[in-house]
Amino acid sequence: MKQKIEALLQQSLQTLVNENIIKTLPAIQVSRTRDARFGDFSSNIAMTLAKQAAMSPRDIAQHIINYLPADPAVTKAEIAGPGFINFYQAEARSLDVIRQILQQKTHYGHSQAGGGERVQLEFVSANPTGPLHVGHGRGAAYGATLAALMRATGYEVDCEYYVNDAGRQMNILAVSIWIRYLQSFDIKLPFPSNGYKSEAYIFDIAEQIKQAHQTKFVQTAEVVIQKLPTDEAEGGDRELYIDALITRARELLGKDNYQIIFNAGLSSILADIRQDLEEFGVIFENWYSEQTLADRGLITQAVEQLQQAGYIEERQGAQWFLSTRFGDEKDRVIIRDNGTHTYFASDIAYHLDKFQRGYQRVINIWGADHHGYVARVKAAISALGESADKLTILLVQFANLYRHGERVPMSTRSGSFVTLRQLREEVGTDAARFFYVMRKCEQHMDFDLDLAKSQSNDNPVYYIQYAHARICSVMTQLKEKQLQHKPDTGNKNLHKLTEKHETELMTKLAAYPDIIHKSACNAEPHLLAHYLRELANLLHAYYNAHHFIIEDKNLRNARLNLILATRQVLSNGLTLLGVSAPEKM
RNA sequence: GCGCCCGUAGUUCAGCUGGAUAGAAUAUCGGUCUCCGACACCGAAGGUCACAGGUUCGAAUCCUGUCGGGCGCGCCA
Repeated sequence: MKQKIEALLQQSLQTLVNENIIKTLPAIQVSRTRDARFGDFSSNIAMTLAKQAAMSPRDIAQHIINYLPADPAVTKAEIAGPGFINFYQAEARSLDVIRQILQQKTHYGHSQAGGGERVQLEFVSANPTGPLHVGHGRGAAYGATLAALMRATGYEVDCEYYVNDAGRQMNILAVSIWIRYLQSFDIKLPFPSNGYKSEAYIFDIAEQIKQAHQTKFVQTAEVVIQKLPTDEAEGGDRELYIDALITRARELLGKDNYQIIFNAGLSSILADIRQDLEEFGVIFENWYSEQTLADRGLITQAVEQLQQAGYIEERQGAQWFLSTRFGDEKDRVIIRDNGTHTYFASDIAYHLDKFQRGYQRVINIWGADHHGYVARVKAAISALGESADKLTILLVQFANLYRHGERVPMSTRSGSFVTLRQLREEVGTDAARFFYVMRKCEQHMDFDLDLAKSQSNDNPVYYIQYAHARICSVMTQLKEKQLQHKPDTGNKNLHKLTEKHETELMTKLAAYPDIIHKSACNAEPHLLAHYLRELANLLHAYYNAHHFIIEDKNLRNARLNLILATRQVLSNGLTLLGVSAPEKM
């Protein structure tokens, strides 16, 4: 309908150009009105033309309307306010929406706008050193919803989790497990200050290793700690100590045995993360290991490619990537003076590989604390000859949890570390998924745990789900009254739906495809969340004002068609958000 | 100090590629169940869109500055 009006305006404006009233064709904007007093659609075109035509906006608008071709879909076009042209659509158009929804069912609102473009969406990618916490939850919910929205609008999306299984943190994890393992044999060893000290799962993994391998990795305390530097607890440096301990572990255990402990930690934690996400309704097509980048020589390859392009310079024994050439604030080290590559180097290789795997668009969802990293990654992509525009980096702000009006502290140190799993257990997956995407992602968010848990109208999730359940309940009632719903009868009598509540509901239903499109294109799932609340509100208001199960068979079936169409859209929208649409509550 | 994000009703937030009287929810106050689920509906009240300039027919929206909050500025990951 929007396109239709744009086309009509286009024709009218062309005539005006031909008659030299205006010189150039401007971009035409038509939008749905936010108020029924302004008709169904509106354009500000006359106001944007006022200057070049040297006329008042209202005068231009009159000219435009005069030349507007007649169309059965448009019943009226009128000038309003400072010079808006408001369009009123024929009733048949809005009635048609109900038929469309009932026919297209779960596909209503979907489009082919993406044209099958291959998109990679990378998100969460938390270090596999422990369970996901509530901060990761927002990225997970946001990413999964964006993926669903993009799939609904014709993109081919792969979700990917980048597993940081090669860094120093992973070695710290392995050593932490090993020390706990040794301690379980009553070997008196101090736990490293910089290790994963209070994490319960470390004990569990150590115990599993003990069960599987018994004493295979046992060493005496003397051998383990001899000649190590002093740890922080004795006034030393925690970083130096843990690095020395890692080296010691490798020497004593040998490469293979060290790897067994390392892998036990990695696979156990990764399996936990994976299950956690699945229960949260977040599924990844790919789990991409950072370690394989090095194993396949891709990091060396990426560095060489930068070298050949002339963007590498040696300074003080290290290799620097000249990212300032591409707008970064400063150049970045990619190979240290000790010959090892930095995290940034593997990230360059990783992003290069994304493009080489054929993705036409690459989207990364990062925590907002990584924003300083955006420029250098884009710089690297440009330097490697790819277009940095193909990479979109979306930053998600932190969520603060509130319980009883008080902010829940969330540091690992304070011991009140809140995991995603704990959150799900407390408020449920539906509420968590909805609350996370209810806000714009660049907006700091206050997550009210009490509200998310409450089963009342305060809680938008229940409010929307209740609307869905209520419609289901009407259908149950219908059966109990020995009545049958006749969709065809309903469709033939849609013109009887003339109540204000009914036309408002239809207008809202018709807006759904636009909302999906906009949510997907702008990566703003919160638009859909808000839309669903508004739709539920109209349904509840309608329900309270009118009866559906009435004597008049024709009107009854028309009304049932309308509420079933509403149920369909509620269900479609909730599904995209990863929230269930229950039949009973 | 520099950079990025944010500042809208008591509170939590929409609205931001400039458009009509700045909207919801919640809290507060007042109504609505002999009637398909009151997990709902209807109404009232609540605003210097942080502040100050600028751009123009028009600014919550764009630009500049100030103030306030968050985050980032490693040969860490």
